[in-house]
Amino acid sequence: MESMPRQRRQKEQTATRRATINDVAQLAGVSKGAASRALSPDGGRIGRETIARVRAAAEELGYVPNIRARSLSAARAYAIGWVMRRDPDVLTEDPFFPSFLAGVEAAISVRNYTLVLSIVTDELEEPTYRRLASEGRVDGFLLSDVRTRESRFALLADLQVPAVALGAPGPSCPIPAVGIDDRKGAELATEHLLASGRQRIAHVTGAPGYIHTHNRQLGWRAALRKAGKSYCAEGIADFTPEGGAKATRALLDSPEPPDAIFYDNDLMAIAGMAAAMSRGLRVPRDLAVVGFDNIPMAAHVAPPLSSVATDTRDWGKLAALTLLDAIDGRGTQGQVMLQSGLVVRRSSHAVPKHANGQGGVSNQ
Amino acid sequence: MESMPRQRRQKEQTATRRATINDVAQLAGVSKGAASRALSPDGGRIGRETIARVRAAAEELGYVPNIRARSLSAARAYAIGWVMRRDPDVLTEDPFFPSFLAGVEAAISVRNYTLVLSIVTDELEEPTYRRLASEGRVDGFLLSDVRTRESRFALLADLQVPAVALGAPGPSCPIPAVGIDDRKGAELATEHLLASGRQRIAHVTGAPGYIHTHNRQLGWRAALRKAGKSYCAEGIADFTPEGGAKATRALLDSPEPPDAIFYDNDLMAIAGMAAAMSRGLRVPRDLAVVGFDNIPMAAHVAPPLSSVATDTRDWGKLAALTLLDAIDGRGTQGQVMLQSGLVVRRSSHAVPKHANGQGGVSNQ
DNA sequence: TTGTATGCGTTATCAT
DNA sequence: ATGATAACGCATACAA
Repeated sequence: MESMPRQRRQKEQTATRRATINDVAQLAGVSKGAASRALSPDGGRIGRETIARVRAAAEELGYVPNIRARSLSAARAYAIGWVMRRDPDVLTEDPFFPSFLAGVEAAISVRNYTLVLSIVTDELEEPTYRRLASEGRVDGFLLSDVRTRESRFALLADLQVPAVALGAPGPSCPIPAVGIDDRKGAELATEHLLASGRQRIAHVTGAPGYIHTHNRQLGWRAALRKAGKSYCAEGIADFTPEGGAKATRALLDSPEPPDAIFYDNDLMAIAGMAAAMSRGLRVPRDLAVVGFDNIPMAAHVAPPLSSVATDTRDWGKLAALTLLDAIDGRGTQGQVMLQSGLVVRRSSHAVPKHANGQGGVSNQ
Repeated sequence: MESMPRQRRQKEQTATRRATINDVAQLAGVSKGAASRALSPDGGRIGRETIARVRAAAEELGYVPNIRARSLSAARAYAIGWVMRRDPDVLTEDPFFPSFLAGVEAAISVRNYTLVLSIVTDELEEPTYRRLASEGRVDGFLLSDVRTRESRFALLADLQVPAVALGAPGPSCPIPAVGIDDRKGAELATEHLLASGRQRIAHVTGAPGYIHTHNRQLGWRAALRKAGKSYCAEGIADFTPEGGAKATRALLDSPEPPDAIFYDNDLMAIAGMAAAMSRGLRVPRDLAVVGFDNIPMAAHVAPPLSSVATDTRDWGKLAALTLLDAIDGRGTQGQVMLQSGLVVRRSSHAVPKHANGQGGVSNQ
């Protein structure tokens, strides 16, 4: 017999080799092509009886199409990519993660897509996008943490891979976007603080340079402006508990300290409350606090934290669906904004008139 | 001209078509096979000069090997899978996530592997493993949240895919494991509470049925036993803030309430502290608290939370490397245990002898 | 409707 | 050392 390189390998695996479409075709007594058509969902020109026979054969053999072969043939990866840039020093727990991913998974798994996730440092971000795209690992990207000066749009255009932005980057964004309405959420929070009688509402921001940070800032300002307030102290932070605590201390040290603070996320808000309370301030009496994200922890700190809430799972699902559409060439060019609501808890309760804290006049 | 289906597509893409190994070979004036060899890292039997010429051509064309074709040919996915089962209602922020993933990425990216991540519900767990394996999407799995009665070992054996367990499942585990020493960590925490003068050290567990929950329980018990303590009140919880708060209230309501609580994670510990304090208890004076994970938030709550710390990033890196070894047939069958340390903060500070809380005598 | 043949891009084997 | 060619498994254009 002639030498048989491949055969050797097959021989070894024979006992457990996975069935290919060839095996199915053989068992069904049809050609490979016919089997392929019979198995394809859109059932092209193929006899009903043949379809039944082939499917029965496939069932019997436990046939599962090999995605690698299909990928090569179809020039598709059947996968989407998500590259997250994270400073290794600031790998804070991200409330965004699990539920957003669950939503993504729900959307893509029914289409037999998978998610390729990488967490990278600054300098590896662009190379990672390039690698994933040029190797043909993914058919599109989810773009999180969109920056105000965003270099990835050009990169993606260069790579010729569709993408969906996770956020609300505004009209200049060249790709579809699905995001929560950060501006509206921030406005909601600020208006609530105003309604609860607060006079000096400060803001502690997330990391600068991000669209969502920017939009939350806009929302806070807009609400203050509408209410005719001129006080607008702001602390620049970075979404981390430590950053939130620092910014809070700085605000409280200022000559005209706030009587309320809106934080760009819950992690900072919780740390901020702790910082304020450890100085003897009472929350909400002396300082009202509202966060963003409504993480599960928010309801279980003391005092329970008010927060802007969004359905993160829906967000993930919608973003993934939009990306799949883009991959299929069904370009929904628009931007979708998910609404967010405010969950009011004790941290921002109104102070009874007879007991408003420092600087109050009042006697009931 | 005849109809040209494939050609048409190629024509359209011609302007931007990615270079294949054929293009490189042509430009270098060699055969496809020679080009392949010249490009392969282990440079087989091939002339030095040819190598140089081919590599230059590849460089010039910006050639990147197509992973899909390589996958088909090599019968490898060049990807590892991680299937996380998560109850959609308890999608709590997972401190484990980002830094662990960063470690995984660091290990696999240099080998040109990617991570396929899915978050699934109970009933989709097994089908997801099956799909990923039988479609040939991944070459191996990372197995997190190992259960005391673990059905996935059999599943993986059936699927014939290597895997690495994330944890310390004990000697009966049929696959290699990389985990932190939960038992030791829990012991450390408990011993510290004993050393700080606590008499009644309770435990609030994570979700039952998991190896790490079990091991932390063992560690807590062992420390108590060694110290000759008989008090061992325990609340069964689930790793969520809400569960931690409930268990805490139950413990405090018991006829003999604890003067210290060790929690299986920080989320529960933080919520537990809040629950205790909202009842007027002072931490650490009336109740000392230690958590597990040392999340960034731990240092920024009031009072700052003592916690068992591990290098999650290293963990991810080591686990991924172990999996890659297993995929390559280099079976490191053993189990690796990463050490963890205790970070002591105010929540567990010793109570000055003259001022021990309830039941204490104390003045000053 | 069905079978045949070809291409996807790579690696590996064989013959030169 | 190099070139030619088969093979990976699937989808599809084309002929029958």
